[in-house]
Amino acid sequence: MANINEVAAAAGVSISTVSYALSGKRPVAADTRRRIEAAVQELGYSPNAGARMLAGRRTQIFALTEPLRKDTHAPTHMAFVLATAVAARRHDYDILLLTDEEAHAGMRRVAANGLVDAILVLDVAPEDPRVELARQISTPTVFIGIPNDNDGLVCVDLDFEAATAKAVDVLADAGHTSIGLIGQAETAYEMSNFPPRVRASFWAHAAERGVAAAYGTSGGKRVSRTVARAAAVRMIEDGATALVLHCAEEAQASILAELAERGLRVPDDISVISVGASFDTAALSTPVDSIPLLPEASCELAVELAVQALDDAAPEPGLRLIPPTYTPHGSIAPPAVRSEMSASVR
Amino acid sequence: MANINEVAAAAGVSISTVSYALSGKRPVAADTRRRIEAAVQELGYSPNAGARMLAGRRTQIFALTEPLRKDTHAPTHMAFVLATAVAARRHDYDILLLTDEEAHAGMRRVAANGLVDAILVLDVAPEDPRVELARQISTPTVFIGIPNDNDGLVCVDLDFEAATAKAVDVLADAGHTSIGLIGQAETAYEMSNFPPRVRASFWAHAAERGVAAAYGTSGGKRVSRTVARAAAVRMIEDGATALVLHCAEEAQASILAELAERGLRVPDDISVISVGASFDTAALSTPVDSIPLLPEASCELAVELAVQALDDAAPEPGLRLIPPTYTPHGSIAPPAVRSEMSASVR
DNA sequence: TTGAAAGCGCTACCAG
DNA sequence: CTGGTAGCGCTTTCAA
Repeated sequence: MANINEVAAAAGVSISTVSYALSGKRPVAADTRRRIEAAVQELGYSPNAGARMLAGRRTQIFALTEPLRKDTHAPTHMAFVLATAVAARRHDYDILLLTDEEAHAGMRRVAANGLVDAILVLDVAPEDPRVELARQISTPTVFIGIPNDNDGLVCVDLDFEAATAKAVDVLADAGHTSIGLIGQAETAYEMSNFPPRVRASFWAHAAERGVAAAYGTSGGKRVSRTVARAAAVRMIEDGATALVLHCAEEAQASILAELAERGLRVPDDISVISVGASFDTAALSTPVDSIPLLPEASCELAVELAVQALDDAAPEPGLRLIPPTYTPHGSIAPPAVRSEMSASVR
Repeated sequence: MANINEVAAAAGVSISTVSYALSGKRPVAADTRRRIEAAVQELGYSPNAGARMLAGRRTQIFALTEPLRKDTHAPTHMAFVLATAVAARRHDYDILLLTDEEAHAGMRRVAANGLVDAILVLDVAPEDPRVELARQISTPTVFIGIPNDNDGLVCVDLDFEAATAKAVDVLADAGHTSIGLIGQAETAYEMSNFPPRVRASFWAHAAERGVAAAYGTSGGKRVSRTVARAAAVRMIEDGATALVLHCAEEAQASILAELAERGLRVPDDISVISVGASFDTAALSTPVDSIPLLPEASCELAVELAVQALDDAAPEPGLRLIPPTYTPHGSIAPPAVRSEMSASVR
């Protein structure tokens, strides 16, 4: 691999001129630049990464720490990793992957040896050991997700509370007075940071709007189609006229199948809305209104904050909550007047 | 961050002694070493990554290229990434992630700027543009998966042909004379490298053993429980007494559910064996015999080959096929007699 | 058993 | 607009 000296020699200039021509940090005569570019082309020159790290003050690498617990939802997680990598590249950064035990140990390591310029934290748990670590190291760190103790941290996430409140609002505004939330598998409420936020917001906002609220999980340790269906059935039998889905794609699909089997039409007989889904709810057997979790939004913002932290203005610590967006697909209507219900209304 | 000079000063030795004490590449007096280690501790010293890259001839980073197509099966893929990262760390290597378009462009880039010592290729397509690229660059490259044109490449993979043949053998040996293969979704046969190998081997080896063989997909563009079930039903009605499953976990689960609903017991009424599954087939509703795809096996070997390529003996180009293993879980038995079968099927 | 010093290839400052 | 050069922090000869 050619180095900068060979390029300089071939172009008949000094190495500093080559460096400046490539970085653009100093004006270079058009003609000189052309000669340099020609030499670069011919020699297939690419500045050595290690030398740049040492001489410059940037490695152009971000670490991405992700414990990858057994219960991590793979498709969603993959979307986040992909979105992060793409966003990072747009800012000329590569992603170094720290998984498993390395999510913690490696985070300390790369902060100490200066391998990365900043660290992005994925797969955030409510009680996350990386929080304490982030406070100890000097490498800028951005959390994608919100740990319980987030004092002094930079965190990015969808505003799940607002998203959930919005879902409740939409249903309440349509006239529903009894709604149900199908949440995640039970373990998710301990392992992950956002499910509790959705559930709490659901209860709180339903009370605020004066609508009856029921809650059911979509599984125990793992997502279960059966458990999800059963929860939905129970709610409907208890009088719920609308469902808020905050669960895995397969659980949502399964619930829609159950509704169909029971001859319940969406939205005529029952309204459905999805909260925090990172897949396309319009592609379900019945398209479902969605207040989605968009990995791109969180990850792009996280990357931008990391880049900022390296530039001039280090971002203020604190939460960056991304405003929810609402995408209708015609799965919400006023509640049907069921025969049993009209009877009891009198 | 402290540097090697400060450590040397604190320990009262020269920087070269510090370097050697840490790398162990030269004997250091026990006492001297102690003083150095104390200084390292106290200062929290960690050798600068960029400087090591430049001075040494290793970056201690492997690139992992993964296009992450839309149809990539997320859980399986995640298992491969995880296994690769863990294996790499055991050899003191970090993983740089190249996804999406960067899977190709980034591969060229990091090879040119010397950011990585070797490249690991995941998510290999039958016609993969990274094949040509691998031939052009000088950075050692190991494919995890086998592209059609693999001349001169180092490739690692499960021996899918042998695995499939083994499955056919087990069933034939048990006395089955009509068996069916439920394969992947149709698109997988164009996008991915191993599904065609399984199918071809199935047909070829079934013919060799003189057993009737049927084949069905488990979906079109995406895996579909319905399509998978239908394929299984058709095969059984056509007289198959055993099924070979080479499909997603949900498809396998769904097929087992279908069998149960029809009152077909495994293995009394029908035998089932799983080929190339990277999940635990013993955890299905009915435990299923498995000839699994073990990501750890492939990824560890791939990492070892990459490490070797940097050491003394560069590995010979060629395929490294990992011998299949067979894990019985009691889902295979001799075929039921015809009259019983037709009775069961109704 | 240890030290001195020459780079590794680049960036960025200081001159001109 | 361009060149010379001092490091960046480490590894690794070469000497002692």
